[in-house]
Amino acid sequence: MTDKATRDINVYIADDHTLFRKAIVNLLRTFSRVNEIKDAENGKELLELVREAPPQVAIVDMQMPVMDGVEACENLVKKHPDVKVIMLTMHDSERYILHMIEMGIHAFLLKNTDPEELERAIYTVYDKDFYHNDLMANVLRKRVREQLESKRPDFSSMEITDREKDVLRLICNELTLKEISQRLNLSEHTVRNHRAKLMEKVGADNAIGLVRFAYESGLIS
Amino acid sequence: MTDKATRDINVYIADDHTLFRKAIVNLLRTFSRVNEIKDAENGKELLELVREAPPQVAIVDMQMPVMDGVEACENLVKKHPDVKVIMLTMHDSERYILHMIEMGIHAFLLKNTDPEELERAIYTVYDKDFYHNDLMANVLRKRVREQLESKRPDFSSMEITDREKDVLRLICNELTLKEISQRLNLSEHTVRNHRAKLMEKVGADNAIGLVRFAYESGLIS
DNA sequence: CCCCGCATAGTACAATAGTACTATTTTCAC
DNA sequence: GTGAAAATAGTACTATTGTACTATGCGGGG
Repeated sequence: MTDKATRDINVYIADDHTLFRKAIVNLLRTFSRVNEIKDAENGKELLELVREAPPQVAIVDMQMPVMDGVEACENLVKKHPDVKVIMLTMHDSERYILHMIEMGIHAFLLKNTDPEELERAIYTVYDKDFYHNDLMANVLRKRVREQLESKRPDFSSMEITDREKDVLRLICNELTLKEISQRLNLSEHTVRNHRAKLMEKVGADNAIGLVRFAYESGLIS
Repeated sequence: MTDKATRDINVYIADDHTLFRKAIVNLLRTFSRVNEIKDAENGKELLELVREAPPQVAIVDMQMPVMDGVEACENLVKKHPDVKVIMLTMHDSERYILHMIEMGIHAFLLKNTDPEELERAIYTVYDKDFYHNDLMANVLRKRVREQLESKRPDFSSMEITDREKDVLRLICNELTLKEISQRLNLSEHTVRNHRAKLMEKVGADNAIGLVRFAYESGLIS
């Protein structure tokens, strides 16, 4: 830890917004340990640069045209496992962060983090492989707990009523509200209420979430 | 957030080693926001104290006679969900840490952490529910990736294109057309087309059918 | 007996999904 | 470089879902 001030890290950045990208390039120049810097407009360009000469760290925007960050990272971690990847994003979408972690991303930063954190992240992924912030940790924690929930297909604790199960099964069979109401000799409104209650109970945003719940709890297979 | 220096946190500690326990009690006294402090020799004693008057934070040693930290925590998080639990341990055994996280522990500290980190942990679990350190984050990350390995699906099936798979994945994550189009930097119309094509290919009447296909073909677990 | 959860049914509206096409550009294999 | 498949984007419309409430009858447990 004595002489880390040597410029030992090459950093490439991919972002489709030129202004932002160039600003980052300038920022990177001020980081004491950053050596060579290259920038790309999209994932494809980045991959070409990496193929020519792999850097130590790649900073990738998640939203990009041509080849977005997700796709670019998939290639990167597969073909260049030595390159540490820092993903930038505007939204802190949990699901996507998880996907990235599964893929083997090395850090995840919101675009509004301060320069100090970016610098810290670069050094940390290079020195210790992974940079963890609260953003990542929270997603991971949640996930592990969710996994546990789904481990026990605990239907009873979910307190889904029999009627709700009827409705859920039919929803999973691609029936519409109208069809379900006819099948069960109910008003369409009633079925709608059951479905709404189900969504509330399992924490789903739409019927898709209900189907996933049905699969993961073992109601259907 | 102005006057956090008020003593607003009651902390209980359970550890069977008297010397260590009393040392911690003394240490806690020096923390500016810690108010009342009680200590217990084992998990059973701790639970009695908590039943009488729940604290804001409980610090629990993992290894204890009579009722160890694991058992004590199980009771604690179940019966007193408002009490934030900080687990102390000597070994950084991954298995235990994971188990604790699944149980809903709020922080995990090695016994050789410095006093500053303990203080920080207490305030963080109280203010923000969870205190994440590298110890926890690394275990979580590893776990999530292992999980992924074990369920690598055979996805060569069907003539679903890559782009369609992207869309399908997002559909399964309960995203709407609009959200998907934003995520992939596409027009909403394009996403709509991909979805329609998917439905045609797998013979689904609606998005529900797509989700079922995704599950049954192993695209998602 | 009374309360509560469940099942039932409703109104009204906003948002999203789904259908049915056409059309241009990109990509890739031959 | 031609042709086919894929990806992109569009118009225009209907159907369905999703949200946010209110309300009634029924049956079982305290």
